[in-house]
Amino acid sequence: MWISNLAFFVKMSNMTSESEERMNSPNDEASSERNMIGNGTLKKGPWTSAEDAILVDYVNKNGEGNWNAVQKHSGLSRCGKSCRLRWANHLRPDLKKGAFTPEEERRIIELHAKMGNKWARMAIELPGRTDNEIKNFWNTRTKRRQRAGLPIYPPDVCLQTLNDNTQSQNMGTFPNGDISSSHPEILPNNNFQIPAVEFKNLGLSHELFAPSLLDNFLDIPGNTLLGSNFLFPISHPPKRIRRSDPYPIYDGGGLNDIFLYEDSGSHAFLNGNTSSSSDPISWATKMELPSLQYSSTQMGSCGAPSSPLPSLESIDTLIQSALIGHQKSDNRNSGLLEAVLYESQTLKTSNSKNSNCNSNDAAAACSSDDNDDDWEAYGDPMSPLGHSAASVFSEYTPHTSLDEHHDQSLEAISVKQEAEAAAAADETGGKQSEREDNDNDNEMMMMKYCRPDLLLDSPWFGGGGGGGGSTSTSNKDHCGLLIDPLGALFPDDFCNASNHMSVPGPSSPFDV
DNA sequence: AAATACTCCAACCGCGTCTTA
DNA sequence: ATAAGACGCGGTTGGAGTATT
Repeated sequence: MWISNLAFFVKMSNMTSESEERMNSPNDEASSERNMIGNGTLKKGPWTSAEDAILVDYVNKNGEGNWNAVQKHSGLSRCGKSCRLRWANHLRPDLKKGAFTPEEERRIIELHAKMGNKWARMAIELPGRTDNEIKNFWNTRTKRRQRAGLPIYPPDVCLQTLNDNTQSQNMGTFPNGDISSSHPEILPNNNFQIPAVEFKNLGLSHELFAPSLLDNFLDIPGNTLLGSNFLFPISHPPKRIRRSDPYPIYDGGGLNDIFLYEDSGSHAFLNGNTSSSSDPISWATKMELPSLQYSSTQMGSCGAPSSPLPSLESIDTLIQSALIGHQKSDNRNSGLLEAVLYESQTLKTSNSKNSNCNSNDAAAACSSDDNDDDWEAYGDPMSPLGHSAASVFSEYTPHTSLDEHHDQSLEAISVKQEAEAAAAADETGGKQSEREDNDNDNEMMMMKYCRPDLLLDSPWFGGGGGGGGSTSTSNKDHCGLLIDPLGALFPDDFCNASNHMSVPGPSSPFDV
């Protein structure tokens, strides 16, 4: 028994990372003594090689699962939870060790733009990688880029996500096949309601909504948002992956069909019971509490979460906050209004900071960020609300004619940033004003397309920047303010959406 | 060379969901 | 219907390694 175990463990050990080998250092025994809890029945801290071998042997004989039995039957002084984690993160034979490849890194960024902090779901799309690995990578990367003054998401990710979304919407089908026949309830049934959802994600607090408007918003997700979730290859597989299929690998197809329809826990409307206007309260209370869980390390330069709101979770959040109010003071999933207010105060500061990648710090950081590909050097339009353009537009935006604008703008920014990067190497001081003057128009155009928060801050919306917009405009004025710029973005759809929405006057979210 | 700061990541913890009796 | 146990997820922490002063 032990021979086979050891043989297997040798294989496993060869797969372990250097850091793990460090942790399984010769003084394991001493540290294990220190880590004994209470009467010594359970141990915490780093795993030793012997413990790994025992666990591997146990799993080989008994399979995964039933982790609490491991401690009983194997002699390991570890709780089942710890055993499961050790197996999943280090001992699984299908684990891929070593640094992330550039392809994997890019995939993670794309997935994060779509999913947010759904590490386990992201791990499903990255075979051989664990949620913990991905999470650590993301947190590390985020910190690094924030230190560097770089935005989190590169614009091409925004555009790609947008294009994916647009293509899927144009096709009128879902990636894994047409589901409309079997599940017509999840398709948009009328009107263009998506822009309303966008505005929710722009941090519109329930305090700003009249109930009727909120009801309108609550009308939305069961249909429209679900559709938007289908736009992505793996939208929301079940939160739990059961033992029968411990580590399913996304095959580009069928899983979605299974996952999306069988998940009746986290998102109630997935089970087809979501009539668009039926009892939103009970619907909401059945739903999983939002798990946005932004850590301080993910706060963007504006002090707001840098993570985009994942599609369904964002709706969860809104509903929860709208219906329950600020019950939860936890800053991990609240504070949208605060973010809006804070954003308005810090927007200009952050803009100048973000756009000045050629400042001393940023330039140094850009050059030191070795793992980042060239594409990451692009400025990344990220909403201070934590909604990157990728998330906001990709998840909720109907077809637009934005692509050509993006192409032009992106090109302009690319040229600009290349020039800035070159200039940063030469310049030691702040001699950027002339160049910034020349490039400002292009950059702001891009920023406003990619950052709805800037749209709100722009004169279009009566925001700051000397736009002089009224904050007490009538409904008609609101429509005017909105439809003009957004009409440019959503030439056909937005007017319909705006007409559909019953925007209250003084309490309109656009008065923010 | 030593001290300090910073980075990375394995492991832990709390909580939510699901299953089962 | 419900309580208990099992499991999974995401955030956080602690410590070792590395870089900087």
